[in-house]
Amino acid sequence: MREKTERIVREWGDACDAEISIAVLGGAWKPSILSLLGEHEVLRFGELSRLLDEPTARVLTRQLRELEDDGLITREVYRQVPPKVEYRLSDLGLGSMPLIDALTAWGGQYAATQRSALDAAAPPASHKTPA
Amino acid sequence: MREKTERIVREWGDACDAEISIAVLGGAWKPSILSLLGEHEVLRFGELSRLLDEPTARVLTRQLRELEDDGLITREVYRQVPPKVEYRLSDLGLGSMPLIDALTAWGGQYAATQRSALDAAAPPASHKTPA
DNA sequence: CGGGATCCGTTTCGATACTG
DNA sequence: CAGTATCGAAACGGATCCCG
Repeated sequence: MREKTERIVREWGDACDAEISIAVLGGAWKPSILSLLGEHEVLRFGELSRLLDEPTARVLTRQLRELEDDGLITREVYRQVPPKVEYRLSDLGLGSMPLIDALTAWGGQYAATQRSALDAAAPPASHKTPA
Repeated sequence: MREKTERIVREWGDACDAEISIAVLGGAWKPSILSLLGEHEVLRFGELSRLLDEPTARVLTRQLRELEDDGLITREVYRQVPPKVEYRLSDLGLGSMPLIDALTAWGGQYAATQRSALDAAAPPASHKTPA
């Protein structure tokens, strides 16, 4: 597993298990990567890149490596020209789907309530709002 | 709400709602703060500091402000000497409890499996392990 | 007691250019 | 196609000192 994750798993008390989840799932694009692999079963590097908002290869590669090091996804390399690499969820990754879904659901609700608050403060030219 | 959160809520597509949750809940100590407020109902600054592992006041203050700005907790100041400040969960914060619990549960499970893996690699002087 | 101000090291993200 | 190497900018957590 990642050095960072190992440190956390070793040193932290049980009081903050939630922060372990965030340490593992909380990188840029990571929840989206896991969701996409949950939907599509298997995706190649380029497919993932296109389905996300085309992050730089450097960034996407690192997130994928971290997820692999933490045991959530598997990486299969086909030694051929042109190269081909397939990513899938591992069992651990599959087990994270309910949590990912919960994060998605709460985040969506939260965003909805907050957008209402924002719109109330600065109405977006909708019905009944004074011009 | 926090500028960062507002940016995310405004700009991000619905594809990555999970990352909204992580943006809101993912700071240092934040899940622990929310858990503690869930258990204790109301806590003062110093009580929180002691229940956590005594983070620096600077850090704790900022996490609390961010949670307040994002609408998850409330802050009540008693203008007296010595000062007294009480923190509680808001309705939004209460609504995050199931998610916090889910994060805690998954993180705990994950840590357990990973610790097993670590122990298998480097056994900690337990039964049957060669000296 | 509950912070604010200042400073600093690390981590992290992202852009650009290059490669087997 | 699926990366790697190098660089820069910013965010973040933390230590230290000071204050009403």
